[in-house]
Amino acid sequence: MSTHFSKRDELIHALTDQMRISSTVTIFFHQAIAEHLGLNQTDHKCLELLQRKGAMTAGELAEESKLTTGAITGVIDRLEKAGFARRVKDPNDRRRWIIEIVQENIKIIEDLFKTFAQQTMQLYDKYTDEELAVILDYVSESTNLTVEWTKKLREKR
Amino acid sequence: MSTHFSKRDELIHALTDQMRISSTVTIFFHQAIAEHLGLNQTDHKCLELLQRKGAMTAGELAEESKLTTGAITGVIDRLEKAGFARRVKDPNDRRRWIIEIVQENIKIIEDLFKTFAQQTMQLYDKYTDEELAVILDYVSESTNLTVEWTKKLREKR
DNA sequence: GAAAACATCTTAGTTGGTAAGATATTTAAT
DNA sequence: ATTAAATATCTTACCAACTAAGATGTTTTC
Repeated sequence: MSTHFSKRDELIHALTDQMRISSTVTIFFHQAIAEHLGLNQTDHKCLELLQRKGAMTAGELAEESKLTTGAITGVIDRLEKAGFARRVKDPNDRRRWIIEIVQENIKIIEDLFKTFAQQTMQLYDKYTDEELAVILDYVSESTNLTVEWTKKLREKR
Repeated sequence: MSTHFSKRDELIHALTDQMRISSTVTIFFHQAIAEHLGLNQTDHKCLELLQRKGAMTAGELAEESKLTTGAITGVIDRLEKAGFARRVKDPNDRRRWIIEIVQENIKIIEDLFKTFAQQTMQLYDKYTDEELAVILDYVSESTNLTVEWTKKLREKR
């Protein structure tokens, strides 16, 4: 009774392994970015949310980041002090503060990512259009799965 | 003067976007796993290091996780209390504690990931061997890049 | 066998989080 | 129009987990 693994099994095994490594590496990477910017991880995550989703109120930021409003007050204080974001009173509802990014000061971050993007471009050169399409499909689908699992885990307690 | 984007440009743009989303989603996922296990993120990260790299001394764990030895003492205390790891005196050097995983109690985590792995298998069905090889290559290469960038960021300060 | 090196733990102080409630503003009800 | 309820953010008191520095116990070196 010999255990035989097909080439496909081996591919799948290697990919599973590599995805796990990729997760861990990603987490360390984001930690390193935050440190580089002189921010803690939470503050950096909130800054990214603001970059990706655009200006929003303090309450929305709390909801998106899964932090309490009390914690968000501190986050915004620190981001404001670092010059990356600022509070603007909502003219229509003066209870609300809208938190927006300070474009001039965010340039450092954008330049950083531009360098990274350039190196990634070189990686893309390796692949044909068809291959890139497969990669995109896989990354999208596996991200969808991860989102699903995250929801399930949160529901379970 | 019209800006024209080729199909390839669009693919690359979409992939860049998707990779960024994937990072964020991964971070939330790991947060959810930790919560599910009743651990904080730091403790969970250390547990993963032990799973991936095998048993190691408290000092090695501190180095791998970029925590101080003081913090690691707390991490190990909590992992031990939760039953996921234990301290074993190094018989050759009694200054050292070797931290090892408690296999019986780690099963919960393995079962959790087995479920995830099964669902991922269905995703793999979509792809040919050749396509899986391309995906594996891309994930490996982009992980390597991320590792490189992480190092660079840490060196720079 | 004494000094230096080493591995881990302990302690004191700091940071960033939550929960609960204070303050200010808007919306809804009569 | 006034009052009550709802809403948005901030403040406060408290707690968990981190760092830095040094204490403790063990090994290595000379």
